[in-house]
Amino acid sequence: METIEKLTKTLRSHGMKITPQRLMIFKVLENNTSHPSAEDVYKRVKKVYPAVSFTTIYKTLETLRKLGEIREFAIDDDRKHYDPNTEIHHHAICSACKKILDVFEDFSPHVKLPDFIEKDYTVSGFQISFFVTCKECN
Amino acid sequence: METIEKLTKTLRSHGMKITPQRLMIFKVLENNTSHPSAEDVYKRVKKVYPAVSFTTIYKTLETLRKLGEIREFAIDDDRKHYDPNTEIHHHAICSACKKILDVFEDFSPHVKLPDFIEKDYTVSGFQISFFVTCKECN
DNA sequence: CTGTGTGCAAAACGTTTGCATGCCT
DNA sequence: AGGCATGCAAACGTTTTGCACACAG
Repeated sequence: METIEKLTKTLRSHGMKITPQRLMIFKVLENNTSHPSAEDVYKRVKKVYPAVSFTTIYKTLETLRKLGEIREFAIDDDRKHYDPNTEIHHHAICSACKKILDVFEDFSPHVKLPDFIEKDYTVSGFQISFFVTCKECN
Repeated sequence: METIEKLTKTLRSHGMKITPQRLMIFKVLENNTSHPSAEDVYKRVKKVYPAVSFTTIYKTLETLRKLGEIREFAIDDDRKHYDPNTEIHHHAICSACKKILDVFEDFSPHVKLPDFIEKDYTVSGFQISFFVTCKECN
């Protein structure tokens, strides 16, 4: 995700409007490495704007996703999570507490599909999920 | 997943019963590399046993999962998928048609968490998702 | 002023459970 | 006969939509 200023310009250039709710959503997402669900974002925005609705959060997240500003991903089975960091990176998830850690190491030199598969498929990228147990849960 | 015969013995040894519905579920899962959802399994079983209920499929899949005979995983955002192949392997998913291809290459010599992370985490494994477009969708 | 965004309520969807009945062992 | 499995229906939690009103541009 870009800075709030850039994001604002991007939305405006698409004929979209900037509202206080949206600005607050941007603020919650900025530099957020907690991989929040829509509900998580909702709770944080609600602290500042108690009248905000889940629908607004949901629709704005969907807007940001369509613009490519955030990424939606399925890592635990219960709900969808969002990641404002759209750069390629990997995740380590604690099977006990479900916390997700970002892993920025570049594995691309060593990870590629076997040739006989790559022949028939266009590969746009890959993502590694490490299954771990964190210090606190150990 | 083991052969149907072995699976039958395993269930029996746990005091569980073998029913025609279950046998059909086993049959659908055996050598199945399509990564079906519960609904997918339901549809296939229903062709042979039109009276079968989704609940039965659901509960049996859950039983098999607890026994470690199949694996549940989240790769697309919409529903859970099951994989009767519980050996370590990776997946390539077509972003257009959502079909999932198994990738059996062993990347473990090259893929590990950075030392400073590994210090605090116990790693039980990793899984790579390749994002691809398949020949048909290209 | 126009059209997008908001918020409520309800629908849709997949997953899960309670319970009475059925059937495997 | 006993106990696990089945199937119905309903509960559940999350995601998604329709619509009237609000407000940013």
